[in-house]
Amino acid sequence: MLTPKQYKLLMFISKTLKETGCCPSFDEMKDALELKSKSGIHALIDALVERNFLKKLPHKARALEVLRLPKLKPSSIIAEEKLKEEALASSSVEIPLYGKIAAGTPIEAIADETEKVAIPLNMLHGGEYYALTIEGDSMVEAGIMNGDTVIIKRTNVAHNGDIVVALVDDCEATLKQIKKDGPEVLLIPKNEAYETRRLPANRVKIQGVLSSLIRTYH
Amino acid sequence: MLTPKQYKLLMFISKTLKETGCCPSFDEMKDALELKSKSGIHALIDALVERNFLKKLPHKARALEVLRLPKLKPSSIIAEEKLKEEALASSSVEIPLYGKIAAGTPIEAIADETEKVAIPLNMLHGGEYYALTIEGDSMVEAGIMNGDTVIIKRTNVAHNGDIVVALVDDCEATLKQIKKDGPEVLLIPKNEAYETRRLPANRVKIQGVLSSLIRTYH
DNA sequence: ATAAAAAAGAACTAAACTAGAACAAAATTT
DNA sequence: AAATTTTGTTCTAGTTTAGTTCTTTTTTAT
Repeated sequence: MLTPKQYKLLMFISKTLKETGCCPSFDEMKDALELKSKSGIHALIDALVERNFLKKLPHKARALEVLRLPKLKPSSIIAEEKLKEEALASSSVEIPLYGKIAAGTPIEAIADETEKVAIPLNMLHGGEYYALTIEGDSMVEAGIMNGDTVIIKRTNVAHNGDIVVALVDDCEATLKQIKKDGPEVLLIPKNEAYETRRLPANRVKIQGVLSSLIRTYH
Repeated sequence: MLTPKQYKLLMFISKTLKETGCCPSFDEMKDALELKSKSGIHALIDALVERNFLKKLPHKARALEVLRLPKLKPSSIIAEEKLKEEALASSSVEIPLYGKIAAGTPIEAIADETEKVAIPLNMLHGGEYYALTIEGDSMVEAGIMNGDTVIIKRTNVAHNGDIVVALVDDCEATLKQIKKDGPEVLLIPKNEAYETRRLPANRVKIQGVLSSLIRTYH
């Protein structure tokens, strides 16, 4: 009965009317169907009027009325909804993206939590997590590249050899491998061009350990 | 059916009638809609009368009657649908994990599809994807380490410089950077200890391009 | 490769909105 | 009943928003 586009438009108009009480404009419909020109909306509306799904008051703006909704959905819409349901079933969680690390700024200071990253649930194993974007190349030899997103498990204890988010003197946060050496700790970059730092333990606070890494190409 | 202004005015009239029992004057409506002239109210009321939402006694003061209101969905349902939409935006899908690469076996041969990996939906952008586990260190200088999981977008075309899954002589699959050189292709490892292979194009089939990378620590 | 359909873009027309003022009718006060 | 105030109506005019129509481009299917 209806083409997928006609169906989508009709449902959008119906939804808008029920949610806002007022009719969408051609531009709003254009955006909803992700078109770049509103001329196509015209043809769709004419088709829907012709098929008695819509009524429009001639020569009025925002004056559409939904007469009825189709009982049958176009099969492509059904397929799309199936996919969405499946996606919903295998759920992921959102964790805050706190910003860039190795930029010399403490993480808490930039923790505005506006940005989020979706992580599959099975990558997390109890505890609190957050994400950081890597800036710089001080860990390239550990396969951690500029621009990578790292998932950090919040903790203030770390084992020897862990890669951790370390806050030095409460002002500078970096991602480094950590080793304890008596009253001191070593912060070890994984890049020959950088030098290991040796600091008294009381100047270094652990803010979390590296849990996983996500990289996107292109 | 209604424009936003018409809707706003109708709701104001309806609310005032319910709360005070008497109809607002044109000036009160003007103030409610933050207008500086009441002539606009006139046009709005005419439009609402024309659409059968209002009845009015002409030339009588404060003599409007609400005939009907646009039927809205309960806001609780709208809220629920919003939540689902948000969940969907951040949800993940499962893609098949085909096995290890750089093991000298064609990928299709081990494509039993039993294992799956969950990937956030927003890491995928149309097309078919599968996952591989990296074996070996031939790409360490590109930050691709032994044991990493790579997400591959299935395609048989690649651009110069892409990191691709290349099947050589239909029997050996590897992950390498590709460069085209006339009738030949170069398969470039990212590790000084390995050598670039130069092969006639007809011996190399592209099985996909690297789309993202996931690493889990511990 | 070709034809048909869909989408984009631009130009145009019409409707919706805003404002101000002048005025007329109704309601209220005196 | 007359005066006063409140309220509604009607203009004009300009701005913004929305709808229509047409041509060109792109996509899709054959």
